[in-house]
Order: sequence, then C-alpha cells, then structure tokens
Amino acid sequence: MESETLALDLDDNGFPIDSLSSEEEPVDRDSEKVEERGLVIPSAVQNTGSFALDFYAGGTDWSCLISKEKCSGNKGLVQKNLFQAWGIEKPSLIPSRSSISFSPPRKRHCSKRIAEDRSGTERPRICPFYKKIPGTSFAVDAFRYGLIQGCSGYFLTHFHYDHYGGLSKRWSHGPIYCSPLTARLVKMCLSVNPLFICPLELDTEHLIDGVKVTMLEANHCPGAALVHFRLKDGRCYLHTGDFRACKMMQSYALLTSQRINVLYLDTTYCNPKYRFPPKEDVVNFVVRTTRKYLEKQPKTLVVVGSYSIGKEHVYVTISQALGVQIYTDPSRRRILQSFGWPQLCGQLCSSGQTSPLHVLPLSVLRPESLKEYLKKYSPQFTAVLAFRPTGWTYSEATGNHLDLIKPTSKGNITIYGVPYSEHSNYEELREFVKFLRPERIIPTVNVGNAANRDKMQSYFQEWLKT
DNA sequence: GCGATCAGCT
DNA sequence: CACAGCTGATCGC
Repeated sequence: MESETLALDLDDNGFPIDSLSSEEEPVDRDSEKVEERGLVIPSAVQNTGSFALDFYAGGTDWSCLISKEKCSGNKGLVQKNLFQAWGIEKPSLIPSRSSISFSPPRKRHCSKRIAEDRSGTERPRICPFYKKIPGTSFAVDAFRYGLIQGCSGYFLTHFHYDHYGGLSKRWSHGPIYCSPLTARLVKMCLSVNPLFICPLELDTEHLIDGVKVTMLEANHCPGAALVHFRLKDGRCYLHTGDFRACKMMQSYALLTSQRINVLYLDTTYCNPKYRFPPKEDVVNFVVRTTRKYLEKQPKTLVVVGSYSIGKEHVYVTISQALGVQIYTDPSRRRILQSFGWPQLCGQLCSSGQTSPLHVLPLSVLRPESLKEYLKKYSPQFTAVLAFRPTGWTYSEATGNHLDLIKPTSKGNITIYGVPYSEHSNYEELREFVKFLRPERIIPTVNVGNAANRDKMQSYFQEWLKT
C-alpha cells in the first residue's frame, strides 16, 4: 500500500480518523478539511471497495461534522450534553481563522452582537456526506445546502423543520420524493412549486434513476418514512430518517430478504442511559393520571403540548378514554385534518369551550402561560393538568417507573413531563441493529464529535458480535 | 408589505 | 443540552 501521499484515513464507517498526533499540523488538517481539492483517496479506502470511494466522490468536506448541522451561523461546538454524559472533555474549538471559503457575509445590524472572535465569520453550508447516498444521485433531508453537485433526487423523510429546512417557493434544485402524507404537508405549509413534489406510496417499489426505492412506515411522526434503496448492482441502503424502531419493522419483507449494506441510523438516543418506556406505557400513565385529576377536580382543563406534528397518539388516546373532543387552534386543526385519520379528525372541535382537552404548542406549557390561558376559560375550567411529551423528559432516577414522575405544580397549574419519545431508545436501537445485521452503520445524529462517533461505533460492534 | 432567513431561546 | 421548534429582527424584493 502506498499511503505516503495520502492525507486522510477513514475508520470502518467512512469517518475520517482523528489524526492530530500524526505528522500533520492541526492547521494543515483544518485547511485540508475545507479545501475543495481533487479527490484524495485515503489508504483505508483503497482496499475497502466502493463505499468510501463513493463518499469521497460525493464530497471531501468533513467540516460539517464539526459544526452542528442545523447551526448555520458561527456558533461554537455542540453536543455538550453528550460530552457530559460520556465523561468527555469539551474539545477545543477549531481555529476561527478557518480557511473555509466563506460566502460573502451578510450584514446584520444586530444590537446583541456576539463576541468579536466569532463575528464576521460564516461557515458555508455544505451537505454532510452522510446525507448523500453513494452510487446514486440522491440526497436525504438535504434541502438547506442549495444545489448539491451531482444530486438529481432529493428525499424528505418527514415533515419536521430540521429535515425540510431550506424548502421554500424558490426551491428549484430537483424533485422532492416523500410519502404522500408528507407531500400534502409540504404543499399545505410551504410554497414549494408542486411540480417538484413527488409522493411515493409506502410499501411500494418505485424505480427512480435506475434505483429501486421503497418508503416504509418509520413510527416517528405522521408521514415519516424509512427509505430503502436497492441499487442496480444489488447493494441495499436503508436510511431511517428519524424513527422509533419496533417489532413491527422486523416483518418488513425488504429488511429480511436481503442484507443491508449500509444503514443510516437515527442515533438520537444511542446511549444506554436512555431507557425510557414504550409509548403505550407512557400513554397509559397519562390517561391514568388524567382520570385521577378529573375525579378530584372535574373542572380541570387537560392540556397536551405538541410541536407542529407528532405526539397525536397521546391526545387521541385521552380523547377516546374520556370520550371527549379535542380542541386546538385552526392552523393545527387544518394540518391534523389533512392526515385523514378518522380517530383524530372525528374528534376535533373548533371551540375551546366545548372540550376539556386542548392541544397547545409546547412553548405555552409553562406555569405563567397556562395560568393566562386558563383565564380565557374561567369559570368553566378552574385548573390545568398539562403534559409535555418528550424523550428528554426521561431521568435516570425515575427510570421506567412512571408513577415516580413528579409534576411541577404552581397553584392550580400542574405540569407533567412524560418520556413519550418518537425516537428509538437504546434498547430498541440495539434490537433493530441486531435484527438487521447491516454491513456498515452510519450514525446521522450526534456525529459532531469523534469521541461520540467512537462511542457509538463501539456499541455497534458489540451488538454485531458473532 | 411579505416571505425568507437568522440569532437567541426553550 | 437536545428534541423540534418558536419569536422577533432583519434582510431582499
């Protein structure tokens, strides 16, 4: 192997190996990262087939792994929580005199200007390599990078802002492939030219640019899909987008019939400390708790917090258990109606007075805001019982014991944080990977730091032993 | 005035 | 913190 002239090495998963201790100076390394030089083929790649070669052909810029993907400005590093969680020191920032070729800085007259060493430097948005599907002209959830060289098909896994960001009426870079429900949401909520929106029926093989593409239910938010690619050469790639792995997925024929060569995995909670319960357990707890409060105080207004889409199951279940309608504001109602789910659509009502069950943006689920909100419905309702459903609510102390959850109470306002997650917990990730036994795994979340990636890779290796 | 984007915030 | 946004300010048009 002649590796003398080679600048970068890859680990088993196509990530650049952190080689600060090698002959290279940090400065060189920095510039190497960002220079759009010709293909530099690392030694590690040369013997490992086309996978990493394809990645390199798709772009050699790794700087996206250093800055937070959704952080477009000049903020510092991210993932501090995981540094803490895994007992890792916060790494030093890359030099701010980065040699990235900055796009012309836009002048902003912000009175709260940030520190000088951070000002005036803007990182260009370059599509991270793990959003490109090697051997194809496809990218996944990559709309905020403008035109991606060589990309002629843009996949959208689900309708959450951090995945569709960049889609607007000015989108003109290529067709947007997504599930039919997601397609409806894009049409309703964004002003994208409808000609670009290409709905792909779930569980159906679609031939696109010679690649067989199948969308599969992802058990995340409504419309969310896993994307399965089968290339001409027979290689199979699975991109999970965001998902919550479950037993049902083990019955997908596509996942049992042929080995997955590369799994692009939603690793949001890929740490053993995340042991939150199944969604059903959490929903049952919410219903139990609601019943208890209503018994004590029948004039309780029940509130469920939610982002734009997601968490519907929580309030639909309350609605069914108590036999009450669901109130939410017209804009959210319009979106929920578009799902076409009878259990949901049939229960929506347009007056807050006629329903004791309201769905509000999570930002309202604070004691002061809810107190204000309750005033509008006085004296019909005299207290609020609110639920914030999110995976981050999970605490190790509480663990799986939902009944140990202590609400925050202020007067007649009670707020429960409940660990209802639409991402896989650690165990579910492990089970899914052990079932799938993919040849290679590329994590797509928490990848901003080599130590995080190493930690995750060590989990993967452990799971795939023998 | 309007849509898009960004900093700051939760 | 992050999840997946939201809010308000400030751009271009």
